[in-house]
Amino acid sequence: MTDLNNDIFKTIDPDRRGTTSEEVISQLREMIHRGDLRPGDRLPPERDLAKLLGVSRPTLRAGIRSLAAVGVLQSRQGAGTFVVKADGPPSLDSSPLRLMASLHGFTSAEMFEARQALEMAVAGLAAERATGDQMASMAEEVTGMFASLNDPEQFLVHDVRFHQTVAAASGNRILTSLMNMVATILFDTRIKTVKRATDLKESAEMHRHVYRAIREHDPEAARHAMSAHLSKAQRAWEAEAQETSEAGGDDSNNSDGNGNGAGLAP
Amino acid sequence: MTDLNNDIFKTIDPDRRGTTSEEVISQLREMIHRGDLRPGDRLPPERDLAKLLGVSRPTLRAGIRSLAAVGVLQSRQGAGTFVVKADGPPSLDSSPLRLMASLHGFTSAEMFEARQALEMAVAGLAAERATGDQMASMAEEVTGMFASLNDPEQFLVHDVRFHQTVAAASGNRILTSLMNMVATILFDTRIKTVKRATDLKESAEMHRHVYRAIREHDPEAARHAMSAHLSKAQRAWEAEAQETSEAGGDDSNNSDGNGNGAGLAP
DNA sequence: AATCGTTAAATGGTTAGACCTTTAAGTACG
DNA sequence: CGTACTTAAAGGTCTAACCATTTAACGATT
Repeated sequence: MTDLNNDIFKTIDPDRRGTTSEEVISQLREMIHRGDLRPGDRLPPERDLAKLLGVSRPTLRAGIRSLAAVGVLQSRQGAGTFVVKADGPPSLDSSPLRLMASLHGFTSAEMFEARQALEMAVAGLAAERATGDQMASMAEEVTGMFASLNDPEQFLVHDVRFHQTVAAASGNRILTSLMNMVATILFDTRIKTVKRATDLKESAEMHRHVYRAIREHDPEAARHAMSAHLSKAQRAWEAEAQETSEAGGDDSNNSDGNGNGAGLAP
Repeated sequence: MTDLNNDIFKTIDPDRRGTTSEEVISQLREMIHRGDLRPGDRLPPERDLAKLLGVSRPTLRAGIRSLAAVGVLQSRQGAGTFVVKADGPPSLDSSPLRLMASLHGFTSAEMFEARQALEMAVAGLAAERATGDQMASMAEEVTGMFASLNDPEQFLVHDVRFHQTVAAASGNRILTSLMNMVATILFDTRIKTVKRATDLKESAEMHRHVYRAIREHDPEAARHAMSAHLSKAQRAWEAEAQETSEAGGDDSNNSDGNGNGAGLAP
């Protein structure tokens, strides 16, 4: 191969601090921090990159895998390894939080509470900053909810999209990411609840209240409306959960590589 | 070796969905979800576990590495691989968020805003639920701040501990984890700001206001006090940043394996 | 007998090379 | 011009070693 301008890949010195693979991770991280690697970029082939960094291929792969696990890199067999390209809103992998929830026995109440806190914050910010387009999207989703009162699955689609639109309107991608992270974990729960929900109409109404508060640029009202909506949703879920008694069991089995379970995108 | 009761490790069938290593990850995740693996547990040696799962050692290592990257497992050479034991509050690795921040160019303003939202939520909950012990700890840290007005570094230690105590008092470990995640990233920034802060006294006062609101079980006051405190801190940082003009440069080089930069524990 | 130093086994970390599977691009054929 | 086949490239997996570190057992010394 021709020797490219690969000065950006510095050979790893043996005077490293930790293990070799950790050093590889640091190298790649620094390249991302510095901007040498940008979203969508493709990394050199593993065999070449391993030589450039002065490590073996398995060691390089170990580093790549670590970064892939946190959602920064993505490898596709036959194609190459790429820096993750964020089409829509940046998304943090929710599986770490999911694992931690299992590990420490987080209660659903905590999850709901965290989601409520995040959604309230996001709604308040959205009320301050939402653009006309964003408000139009919200109105559209609310309309979609009212149009899907007899189709719970479709209703949930509009529900999710509404919340994501509000999050986007907040203008804070970090809060949006965190909210999605928590919401994704609760999604499995929600889909069960909404399936026999008899009061989709009330839910749609509450969403409309949120929308109206945002449209009126009233942060406090938006926060309260959102809070009321989620409190109601939580109560509905709790009633459902109690009804199903201890049947419960496996709420997981959502084991698709990364933890981005449901289609939360467009 | 004797064949233990290792029925919990099911051999991976070739009728797997994705790649082999992904299947290994799913296996381990399920074992954690099911509770077969608990915090502090040690996994079988790689060579044995690879045989039990019916995969090669590199493949098994790939799976382990993925879970280690998200903070669920921890390998120590010579000792073994363990399920992470949470001493204090469960902690999410902040490096994913840090990388995403670099990747998408998150502004510090967004970071501050996210932190403010989380801290406000946490303060409000703490006002509702803080126990006597927790309030005593808060008071202690506030006292420590007033006692360290001439020692910025020591002041920051009390500052961090105060916020963590409040988070713990919120009773919501998810919000606490998310807050720590964001706060960790901002820590490097904070240490620079506080070092020449001339108004540590004012900062201490504001912390005391937060404490008093929590002591009085006044969530709204606690939220406002916390908000005011963080707004002030952000303004101080912005002034500092503007003063330092474009000097900025590398705010990274925090490359210790995991991204838990500062000592936030004790 | 108790303690400390040495040694050996266990365990994760790394390397090497080969082969397989998938992807994507190039090329020939219709 | 477009489709289908071929082929090179790239990641995924495997085997088989060897290295580095940690732990624990063992024995010599006090």
